[in-house]
Amino acid sequence: MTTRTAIDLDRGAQLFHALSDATRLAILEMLRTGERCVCELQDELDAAQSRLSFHLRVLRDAGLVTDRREGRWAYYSIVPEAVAEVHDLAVSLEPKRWALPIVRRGRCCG
Amino acid sequence: MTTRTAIDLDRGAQLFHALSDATRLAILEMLRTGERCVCELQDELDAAQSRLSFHLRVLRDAGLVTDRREGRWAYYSIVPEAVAEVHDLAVSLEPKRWALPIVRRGRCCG
DNA sequence: AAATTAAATCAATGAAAATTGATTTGTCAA
DNA sequence: TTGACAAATCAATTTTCATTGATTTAATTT
Repeated sequence: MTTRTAIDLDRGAQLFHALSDATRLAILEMLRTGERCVCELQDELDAAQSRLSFHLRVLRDAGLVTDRREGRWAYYSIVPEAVAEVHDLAVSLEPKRWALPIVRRGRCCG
Repeated sequence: MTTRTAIDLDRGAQLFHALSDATRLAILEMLRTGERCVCELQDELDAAQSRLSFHLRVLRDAGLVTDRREGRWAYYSIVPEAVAEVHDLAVSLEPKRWALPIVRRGRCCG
């Protein structure tokens, strides 16, 4: 083994990228209290339809939300497991306190 | 007040953006065990110098790392407070369980 | 069936981010 | 001092991402 809690870098990057946009964070914030239909998100966020659709897709591709179709409406909701993943990633970025600080002996380069 | 734990969307987006790249996550992973000099990161990550410098700047601009200059070397280390911020953001994305699921009455749109 | 509506997809454009190689700045060693 | 080195910055390019408006798909109503 290398380290006991190595990050899956690509998955981490994908999740964080999905979260790296204010509109998408606003969507998630709205979904915190339960599922919402796209048109509700549109109204409240005052975002063009295709624009919203685009951001929902990014979130869905990252696994952060799922959609449920009902008639001609689509309801989106948060996937708690994915949020837990983000949480775990945050934890796995915490410095290992026992390892700080590194004592340097001599030159580090060349 | 609007909601008690509204996210700062722009700050959130900035932090998550800084984390949305595999190279930057790899850098942070290396820094978990303590500060590292740029050349060490270069060696281990096998990344071009200016490229690494660019990514370090993104991380620094987001407040996730700081640097300490010593002679001609620069040592970077994680800023634990910023990681805590990420942690808090993750928590603030968790669905509010008491609010699930929303019961829909009638049409949601126009 | 025809008209409406919700939402996804597409194509085109614009804007931001990443990569590369070269140059610059500052520090140290000979 | 001159030469070498670490690291930042710059300029040019490529790549990726976001926005817009138009079109498409599918369900719903009349």
